Amino acid sequence: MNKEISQAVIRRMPRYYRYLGELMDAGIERISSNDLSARMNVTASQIRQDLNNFGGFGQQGYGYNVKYLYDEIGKILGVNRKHHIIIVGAGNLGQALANYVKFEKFGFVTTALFDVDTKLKGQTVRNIKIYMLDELERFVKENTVDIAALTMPKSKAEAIANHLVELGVPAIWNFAHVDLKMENKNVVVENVHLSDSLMQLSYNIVKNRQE
Amino acid sequence: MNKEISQAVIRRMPRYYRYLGELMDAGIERISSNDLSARMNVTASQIRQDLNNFGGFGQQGYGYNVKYLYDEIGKILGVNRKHHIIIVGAGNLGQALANYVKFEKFGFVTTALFDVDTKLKGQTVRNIKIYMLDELERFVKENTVDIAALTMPKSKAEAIANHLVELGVPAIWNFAHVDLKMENKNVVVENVHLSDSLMQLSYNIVKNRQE
DNA sequence: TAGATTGTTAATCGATTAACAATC
DNA sequence: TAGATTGTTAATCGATTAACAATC
Repeated sequence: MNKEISQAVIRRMPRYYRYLGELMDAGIERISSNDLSARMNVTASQIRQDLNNFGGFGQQGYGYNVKYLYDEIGKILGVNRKHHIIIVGAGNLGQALANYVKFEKFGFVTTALFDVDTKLKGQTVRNIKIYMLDELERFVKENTVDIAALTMPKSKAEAIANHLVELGVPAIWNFAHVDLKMENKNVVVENVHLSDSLMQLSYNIVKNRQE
Repeated sequence: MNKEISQAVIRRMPRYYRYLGELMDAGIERISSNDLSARMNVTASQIRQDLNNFGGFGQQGYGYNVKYLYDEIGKILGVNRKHHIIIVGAGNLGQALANYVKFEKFGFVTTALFDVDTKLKGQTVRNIKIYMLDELERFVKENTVDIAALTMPKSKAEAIANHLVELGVPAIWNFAHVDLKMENKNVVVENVHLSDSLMQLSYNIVKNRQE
């Protein structure tokens, strides 16, 4: 009977997590919703409401213990677990993601890259091996794969996503410029549309100029 | 006396633009809000409301002319203009962005990369030159720079962003894992936090498993 | 104990959806 | 003209903010 938590709230959690991490690094032990709200530029009310979706992590008259809250949000976000990522598409973006060491701090470990380009066969990125696409099925069957990052051209994204889902991959991190409509409700999809982001920026630039 | 248009609406515009582009490619000339809503999985009401923030682009009894609407949204988003991008941080992600040819279709042209790594000095990515960071100021003064993409480590992002803004760069596309608080209201900032996106995905995976 | 600050309910605000008159 | 579909107003829904009693 879990009440459904809105994605608006979920989207803010990583940000809280980041600020709490910074507070921890700065040696700060406790913080009130009011102080945090000033730093983050959100209302204290929103912070308290957001957190109370998951439980009462604070204490009246005291505030929140930074380390404790950090750890709790970590659990909520699942960054206390290990997530195995494969990257399908070993072009520039795929390799950039594979090189992103910091993801590992949050439990996200890349275990393989895949591509169709035979020139890449057997190469490695940060000791992560690049496989040929025709080895994908075998790899997924023989290894745990929690997340598949799709960094190939959009023309191939749909087919590969469907294939991966059939093979049981539970989550898709999609960088291809298409909306993946997964009929399978058990699959989680997160889209990163860089050109959309750029267009939003562009809109705001143009608007700003007119003012 | 322009009524302010909410960012929720702006965020959806690139998606409309993409679907209309696909319709155009498929040779479809007209579309009703109802048909489009079925394809995009949003309500027809929302489509009509969103578009009417910017003008009446449709016609009763007919619907919307695909090509016309595509062009109009293009203008709204500013993709009919040329935007000069520089990329500060020529690591994997920076080079990946520089290699992203498709941005040019929307008018976003990368003109230079910058890095501190002297090994990169004079190298090029897709014929785009990599400069040393100490050449940044001169470059910005001598060339038009509409957008600066920040792909360096977060420890340096704040300082460089401030410097760029002082030099008159009107927009920051920030990939560093910090919130850039630009006191200057004339600067537009768009954040792309990949680890936040990954954490949101992770949350949904864990939630999904529990159901 | 007094002061501080949470957790939570109630009020407000904004965004989405429904409805329908206008009109092509 | 009749049918289709927009543009727009009104109704609903959900998210944010304010307020305050509970409590450390």
